[in-house]
Order: sequence, then C-alpha cells, then structure tokens
Amino acid sequence: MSRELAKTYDPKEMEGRIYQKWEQNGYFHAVADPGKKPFTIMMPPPNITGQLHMGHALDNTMQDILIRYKRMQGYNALWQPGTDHASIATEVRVMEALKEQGIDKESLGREGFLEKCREWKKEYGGRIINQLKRMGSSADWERERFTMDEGCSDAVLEVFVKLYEKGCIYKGSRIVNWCPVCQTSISDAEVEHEEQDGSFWHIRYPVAGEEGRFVEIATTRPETMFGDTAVAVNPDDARYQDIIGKTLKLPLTDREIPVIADAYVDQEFGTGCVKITPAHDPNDFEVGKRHGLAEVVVINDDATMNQNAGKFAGMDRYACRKALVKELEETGLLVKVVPHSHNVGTHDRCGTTVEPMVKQQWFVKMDELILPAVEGVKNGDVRLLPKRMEKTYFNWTDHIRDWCISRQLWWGHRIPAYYCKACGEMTVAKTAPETCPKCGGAHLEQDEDTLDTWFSSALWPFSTLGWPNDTKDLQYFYPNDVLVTGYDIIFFWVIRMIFSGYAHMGKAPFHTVLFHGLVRDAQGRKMSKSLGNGIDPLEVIDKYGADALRLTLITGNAPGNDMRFYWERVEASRNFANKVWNASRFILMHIGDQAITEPAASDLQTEDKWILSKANRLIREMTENMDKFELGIAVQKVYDFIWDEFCDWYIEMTKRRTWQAKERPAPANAAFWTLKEVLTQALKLLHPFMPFLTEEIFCTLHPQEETIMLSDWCVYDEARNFEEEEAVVERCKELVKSVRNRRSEMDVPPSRKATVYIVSEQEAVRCAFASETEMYAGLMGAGEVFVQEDKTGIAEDAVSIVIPEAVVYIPLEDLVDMEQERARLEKEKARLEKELARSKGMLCNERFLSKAPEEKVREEKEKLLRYEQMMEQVMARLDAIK
RNA sequence: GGGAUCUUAGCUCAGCUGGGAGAGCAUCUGCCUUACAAGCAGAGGGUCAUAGGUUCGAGCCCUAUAGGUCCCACCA
Repeated sequence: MSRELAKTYDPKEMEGRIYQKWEQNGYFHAVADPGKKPFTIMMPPPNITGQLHMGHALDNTMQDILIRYKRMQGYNALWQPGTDHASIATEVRVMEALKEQGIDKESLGREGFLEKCREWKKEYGGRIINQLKRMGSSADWERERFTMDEGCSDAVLEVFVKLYEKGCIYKGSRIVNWCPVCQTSISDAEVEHEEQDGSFWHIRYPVAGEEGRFVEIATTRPETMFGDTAVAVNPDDARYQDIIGKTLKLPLTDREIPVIADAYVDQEFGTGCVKITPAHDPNDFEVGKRHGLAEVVVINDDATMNQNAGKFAGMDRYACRKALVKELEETGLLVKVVPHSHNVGTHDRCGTTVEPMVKQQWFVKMDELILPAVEGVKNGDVRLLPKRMEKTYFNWTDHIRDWCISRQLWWGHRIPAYYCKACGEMTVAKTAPETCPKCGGAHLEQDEDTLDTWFSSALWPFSTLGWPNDTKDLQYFYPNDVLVTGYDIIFFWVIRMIFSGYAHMGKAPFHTVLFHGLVRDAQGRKMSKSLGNGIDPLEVIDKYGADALRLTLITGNAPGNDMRFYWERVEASRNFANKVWNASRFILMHIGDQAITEPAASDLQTEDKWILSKANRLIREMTENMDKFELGIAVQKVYDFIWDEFCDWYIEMTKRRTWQAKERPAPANAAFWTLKEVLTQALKLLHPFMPFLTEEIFCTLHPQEETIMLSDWCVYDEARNFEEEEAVVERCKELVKSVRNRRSEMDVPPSRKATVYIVSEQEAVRCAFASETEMYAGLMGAGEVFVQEDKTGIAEDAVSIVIPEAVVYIPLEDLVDMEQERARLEKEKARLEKELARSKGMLCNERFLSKAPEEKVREEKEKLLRYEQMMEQVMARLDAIK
C-alpha cells in the first residue's frame, strides 16, 4: 500500500477494491469460540423478489455499524444473513412472468410451478445480497441461509408437529380473510384497513304472515343478503320486542329467516336491525355460532356470486350489488340510500378488497403462546427501543387472535398433514407415514396448503443456527443480541419471533429490538413504485459512495422516527468524507516517510494536550452513545470533532510547527505524533459509520496494519485528561474568534497583518497568553503579539475588544472610526447590562440560593464576577475615548 | 372507537436523567491563506404550536386545546 493518498476523494475507485479485500480475507466470518464473547445480529432476510431500497439501506447500515463496533471491541461478532422465500410475493411475481408467456399456474401443475419458482430464486435470490455488499455490509456471507433450505424447512416441520401435538395448532372451519385475486386466505396482520366512501342501503324485509309489515335493515353490502340466515335486534330494544322470534321473508328469494335477539346489535346505529350473514362477516359468524344459524356461502373464491344468489349467480360481487339494488328499488323494498364512509379491509400485497369467507384453515392458538412474550417485554427480558414501541406491542398482544397460518399457495412449506384416502384419518408428522395409523390404508395424501411465510421467519433466530439440532453455533450464538428492523413489521415478525423463541428455545431470541422508521422522499411521502418517487440506493452509491449514503442515513435520525431523504444531505455527507480525506492528506504529506516517535511529555504543546484530551472525552462519550444505541448522536459527535475541532482548529494551530520542521524537529515531531495519533483515533471511531474511507486512510497511515476493521476500538484513558490545557486553549480560541470577528466587521483585509496587544492585570492570564502566541497568532492574522500589563505604547485610537480577563487592542490607524468604536462599546455595554441583571436577579432570589444545587449557584456567581470585570473594562474604555 | 407520535431558524431535523436554544442545507459579507472552493473566515435568523399548571428554574414533566402523521379496532 502506498503512503500517499490520491489527490481527490474518489469512493468509486476504492470501495469495490476494499470490499473484495475484506471478503477474501474472511474478516466477516465468525466461528464459535468459547474463549470470546459472542455478539449476534440476525439480518432480517430480504425477500427473494426484492431489490435494495432505502429501507434496506437504513436497516443494514444500522446493523453493520453495531456489528463493526462490537467486532472492534473484541466480540466474536456474527451477522447472520439470508433470504426469505416470500411465498405470496414470489408466487405473484412468478405468475406474472408466466402470464406474459401465456402460461397459467394450473396448467403447469404443482411441481412444474414450483420448478419455475426455484428458477426465480436462482436468478433473483442473490441479487439483493450483492446489492447489500455494495453498502459495505460485513455480514458472514459464508453462512447465508434461505427460509426454504433444508435446515430451515426441518425447523418448520419440527415446530409444526410439536405445536400440533401440544394442541397449539388446529384445523378448523373459521371465517378468514380471503383474497379473491391471490386466491388464498391471509392473516389478520396482512389486512390493511382503508377508509372508503360507501353507502348504507336501507332495505325492507317483509314479516312473514303479516301483510304490509316490514323490518328495515341497513347494510353496506347488500349482495350478501342471499347468505342471510337471520335478522338480529338488541334484546333490550323496545321497538322490536314483539317481533323477536318471528319470521321474515328474505327478499327476492323464497327463503324465510328468523328474527333473533343478540346484544351485539347497537340500538343507536342504523335501524337497530342487522342482517346476519354468518358465512361472509366475522361478527355475523360469531352471532351465527351463538344462535346455531346455518352458514350460507354466496360468493365464490374468485368473488363472483354462486348459485345461492339465484339469477345473480356468476356475476361479480360488485356487479351483483348494482343489479340487486336496482331490483330492490323496482320492487319497492329499497327505502333509501345514505352515504356512509366505512373501513374496508384490503390485501396488503395486491390491494384487493378482502372477502370474509368461511373456510377450513389451519390456525395457531395464540392465547397461551403469547404469554411469555408479553411477560418477557414487561419484565425487561426483551427491551424495545424506543420504549414507546412497547405500547404498540402490547396493544397487539392484548387483542391477539389466533393466527391463520394456512395459505392456498404452492410456493412455501407444505403443511405436514396427511389424509388417508380410505378412512379420511388425518396424521400430522414430519415425514409422510407409509400407512394410515387408523385403517392401515396405504394411500395417503398430503394437505394441499402451504404455511404463511412468517411461520418460517419466526424461527429465523435459531433455525439459521442449526436448530432443531443442538449445534455448537446454537449454543454459542443463541440468544442473539440485537434485532434491527422497521416498526412496520412488529406484528408480522418481531412478536412472532419473540414468542417462538420462548416456546422452542425457552429463551427470548434477543435482548434488544432497535426499531427504525421509514425513509420517505423529500416531500415526506412514502417511497413507492406506484408514485415513482423511490430513490435507488445504488444510484446514490454510484454518485457519492456508500460511505456518504451511510452517513446520510444515520445522521440526525432518532430511533423509530421516519426520515426524509434528499440529495443535498448526501452531498453534505460526501463533503465530510472529502474533509476527512484532505485532512489525512495534509498529515501524510508532512509525515512522509519520517519515523514519528512518541514525544516526551515536555515536548507536547498545550494544543497537543488539548486535542488529545478532547479526543479522549470523545471516546468516552461515543462509546456510551453506541452502547445506548444512540447512533445518530454518536456519529454527530465524531463529525463535529473531526471537522470543527481537529481540522478547523488543531491542524491550523500546528501549521507553524509543521512548516518549521527542519529547523525545530522536536516540536514538529510532537505535532506530527499528535496529528497521527488523533487522526487514528478519529478514524477508528468513524469506521463503523464510514468503513471504506476509514479503511483506505488507516492502511495508508499505518502501512504495517492489515485493516482497521479488526483494530481495537479506542478506550478512554484517564492519563489523557488535560483539563488545564483545555481551559487555556479554549481561552485562546475565544481570543482568536473575537479578533477575527472585529477584523471582519471592520473589513480589514485578511492579507493585512495587524499588531495585537493583549492587556491584562492578572499575571497568570498574561503568562498563558504570552506562552501560546505561536499557536494563535497566525489564526487571527496577527503579525506581532504583545502581552502586557498596561497600555504603554498603545495608540489611544486603537480598536479595542473586551474579553474575559483581558482587553485586546489593535492599532489600525487608517481604518478606525472612533464613532463606530464608541457605538460598539455602547452595544457591548448594553449586552453586559442585560446579562448582569439576569445574573443578579437569580443570585438575589432566596429560593434559588437555597434550593438549587450548590454547583449551579457557584457557576452563576462566577459568571457574575466575569460580567462585572468586563463591564469595568468597557466603561474604562468608553471613558478613555470620550 | 382506542392508542401512539409530532408541532423547535426560510427548509429538513437533533436536543440523552429539567440549569442560559443546536446541526445540515439555504441566505448575506469577505477570502482561490502552500490539506480541502466538495473549502476557509464572519454575519443574520427561533416569545421551542396555544393556554394553564408543577418547579428556585420548563423545549424537556403534568393537564387541556388546535393542527398534522401513523397504528390498532367486528359497529352492520
């Protein structure tokens, strides 16, 4: 590796090369080693249909930061990657592809279709993995897994059979959410509710045997009336007491249905009479169960009406609604139509309005399984960050319903239930039984359905480590440490992993869940394909580099909060990378091939100790922030340190020494050593956030080192805590700033080197300023600096600046306007008067003095003293130039 | 219907356990000063949504109000 850096920061050139080096050297690979402490993160497996989007970029950046940080701290850090088979999403995509070739799923048959899915996986399954690599992700790719690989599938079977035998999985006829387009049932979590404008149709149902008497019901879904098997009223409803138990004629049919009483009915709502359609409404289903009503199915799987709808059979559900309403109107049974907005359930994958249907499906019984998952979060065994996510979590667990896990799909884990063709007996087993255990029949058929995708991802924290086998990896890396994911899949995935961990491993899968928000576009809209407002992370990487993208995603982002993405921010991040690059170039340029030795303590200048002390504190603070998962705060600190303190102040302070390296080698060596030392520390602290840039510079700065990735994270060192030197340098900085400020106000050209006099009656202050002139004189554009006790030799019309403990004079004959000078002093006086009033007010407040902590009172007293001194100086100066 | 969350500089957002309001971008003024114009130096800009309360002290804690966002929910 050469000891020079290219002239300009060019991420494109280095990122691919560096990543290849890391991967080839096996830095990402973790092996169980009882001698080291493990730190494990499971990567949320991206779908094999997936392309890298900003959400992945954020998610993976956060995980990579944590993994790199822990790896540097000496942990045996495992970041377990893999992909998800995404049953419904993949199936839809494959079907779309087939459709273009004019092939449909059914004609291929189950096995033929699965073959197509496997081909898809082969082609697209690895795409997103390669994209993740471009982000710099240091996952252990050698361990890459797939939710449908042999091991994960075995875990799925094991869990299914185990839960079935415990009675936690059952098959039953229940009302489920049916997607007529995808032709499968879906779980409650997959249903999205959206507010739609609809209508309330008020319809008369004639009372049987009482000519001219009607019951008026109100419905939002008239087409389901063919499935009505009752009309319900509230048992306490005075209006309808006499009608309970009577029979109604179902319009347009020859069926008769009873009027029943059920507390479910709200008297205040609608007409107080509710048509009951047990086969197509979840509530009605419950009511039907209570009253023993028949379930009449009227809608087919593809959302057309069936023969129960009489002459409407074969029509689409909405076409039927229209025709039916028209007919009701014509027959005079339609009373009125009232506009009504209501929530409609849609399938989150395809947006189709979900049809509640009664179906034979498989369910996981949740009431008991969920208990440890609730307890675990309550007692802190699993910590959710930010904490408010717990409320969302409990909101779900408190209202948990059984989980519908069967899907009428082919791509997925097929349910391990086998039916005897002879006697119908069902056997649940990991492998197909050869004969029926009941009748001995040899013809068994496996259940047609597959499992919900999330059934396998729920096992991800341990199935990837070899479970159900008791592997070394499992013993060593389970439980995992942190899960990083978006709050949008808390119900789908997080809760299910937690209860699965407790149920099958006896332990929570991880101790911390770190949630992040959504990455939105510059206008705050969700990035989506339909809006076309998505920004491709790869495009960002191409233009500005992965480091810039990572920094952009992590700065100013608090856990769980959504963030907006816009290009200006990436540019700012890239500029920071460039800053680091150039500061490093400066240092390398001066160090060259010189041997830098650790300077004797006496050779270290005040500013050297100052920056070492600052860096030391940064180490402590950042480490604390990292441990608290405050990544945004941590990176902000190293950013500010590098740019504001190290570059803008420290490097500038060392310039005089670096230029005179030949004449005065010892002080120059101290500067070089400090520059190198602090830069090295800063690079390490920055590495988890910007891995490529820091690697490139680190290896150039330390040619004998192989990588920064495996170097030690910095540790706070009490011996590098230099409070006195810090105070001195901060005072000098204030001096420089006030002189610069005044020069700028007076339009003194930067090229004009002024003579600066610092006058202080305090000897200690004079000493401090006098001994540091080399550090600060250049920074404030001073030619000569005189530090003295009084105003001897200073022109009366010099510009003056009152700073704490001293007054600075700059003779600028031609530029000085005494009127302006007086105005400035008056302004300063007014400011000080305000401060004095505030400070005195506080210190005169008895209650402040008695109740505030001593430290605060002392601080305030010191401030008052300083203001008073400065005021004195301002007054004296005003007096002098009168 | 229940719940969460937000309202801080022109814009986008930080602000950890309450102790004199911050960043980036944008704006204005000087500078191509031998690491960096992707830069340097300087400046302007905020009754921290509103109204109460707790406190010696509130952007931060409590209550209410207004507006925005999101989640959950079986009101036909």
